[in-house]
Amino acid sequence: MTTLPSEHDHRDQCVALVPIFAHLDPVERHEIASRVRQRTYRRNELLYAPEEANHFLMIVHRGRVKTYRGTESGHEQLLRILEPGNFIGETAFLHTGTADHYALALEDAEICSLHHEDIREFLTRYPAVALKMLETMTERLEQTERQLSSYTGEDVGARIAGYLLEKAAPATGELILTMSKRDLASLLGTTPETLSRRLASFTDAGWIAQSSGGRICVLDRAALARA
Amino acid sequence: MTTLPSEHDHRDQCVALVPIFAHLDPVERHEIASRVRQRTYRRNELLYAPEEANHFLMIVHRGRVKTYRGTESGHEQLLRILEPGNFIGETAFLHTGTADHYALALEDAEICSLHHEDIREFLTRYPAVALKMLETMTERLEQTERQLSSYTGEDVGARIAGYLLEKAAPATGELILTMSKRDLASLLGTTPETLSRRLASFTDAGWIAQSSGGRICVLDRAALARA
DNA sequence: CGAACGATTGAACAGCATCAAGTAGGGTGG
DNA sequence: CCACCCTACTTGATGCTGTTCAATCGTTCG
Repeated sequence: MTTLPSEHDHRDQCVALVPIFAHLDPVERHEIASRVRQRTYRRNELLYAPEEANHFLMIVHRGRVKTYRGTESGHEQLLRILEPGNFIGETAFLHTGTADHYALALEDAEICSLHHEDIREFLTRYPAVALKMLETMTERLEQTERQLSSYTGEDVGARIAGYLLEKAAPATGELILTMSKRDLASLLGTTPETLSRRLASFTDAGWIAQSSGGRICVLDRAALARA
Repeated sequence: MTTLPSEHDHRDQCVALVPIFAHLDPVERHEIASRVRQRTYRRNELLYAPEEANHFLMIVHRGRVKTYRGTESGHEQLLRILEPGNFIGETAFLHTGTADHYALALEDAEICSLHHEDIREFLTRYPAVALKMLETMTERLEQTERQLSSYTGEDVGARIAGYLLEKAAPATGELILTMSKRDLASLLGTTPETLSRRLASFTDAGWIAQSSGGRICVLDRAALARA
């Protein structure tokens, strides 16, 4: 009596999607997939909150998830947006095992979870996966450090301009904001009001064009970079 | 013809000092130590600069090292201070292999380096070390994220107060600043002038006492926490 | 002993947050 | 199908925190 093939397929697919498992052969992937627990979260549902014990490495299979930190003053700092293939819950590696931030589904999302102990065992057995994971963590650390220095080194205008330049399609200069302006403001370390004003001034200057649905088109890259 | 015992001892000691290698048995440690290259850096000497290829994992054996990022506007953002036992150069795991920040010796320092390929091989052979390393990277990431949210969520006074409370000895409330006030200001995302002013106001309020040599004594923890 | 650097203090400006009001869009229920 | 509401976004006016520029002082090192 085996599990239904479709279910297998689904979980295998989830694992194959994740960069850190990508290079494994089908048999190894299947082994990991067999330990995966799946669950769907609704839009605006909390995956976990601070102080909560979390013993799972959570992989986003479908949908998007945001992690953020709520400071005691009520201020909310967005940390990052997870797309399919990204994972959270690295605290699972720590002995404390409690998160210090929130994780919330931005849309209906499917999450594949691996228990703390399972993942430790896998990493021990497949060191190549551990190396991949180290690479991923290193990249995230560098990205966070970049974000950190931009907060004190550049003014708000420059951070906004930098974000637009980073996200704009190389050819057309078009981009669509993948999050609310409220969230974007938080990510860039400012307020929705200031973000709105700066975008308006960029538009007035003819550097960008805004249309509905968060569509923005970068018209003058050089000018933005100078900002 | 073997290497001199003293040299072996020295390198073994260096390896034993590092938390991620701490749990290895002497034979394994020795194996790693045999691949370690040692070098001393002088005070104010640069370990590496951005854009520079860096294929080594560098472990601080003696002395202290600071990593910082120079933004294009000339502003300098201090990222962290490394104490003996800490390591940098995780970019070695990335395929790019180029750092995007500076590393500089604050004092004369002894650094043990492991080549990129050697460390990859060790991590493959000793997965437990890879796990330890993942734990370390996770902690650093969380710490950096905390730092990030404190920049936008708390005002300068609160960040300074938080630093003092964190570093003060639990019993006596005493602490000695381990870096220049210029560097501390940078770490806290402010300027030396503002730091100086806030510390002066804390002193006036009777919450702390300052003496020469960067010695500070926290007198009123509760008041500082409220700041 | 002088030079150079770090720390401190002072004064003025400015960027940005805050508060507040108004607008637009999208979903719900009558 | 329309009226309504709730949320997101925009725009406006004001105040404040913290940076910047500048001068002074202390101290450490050559």
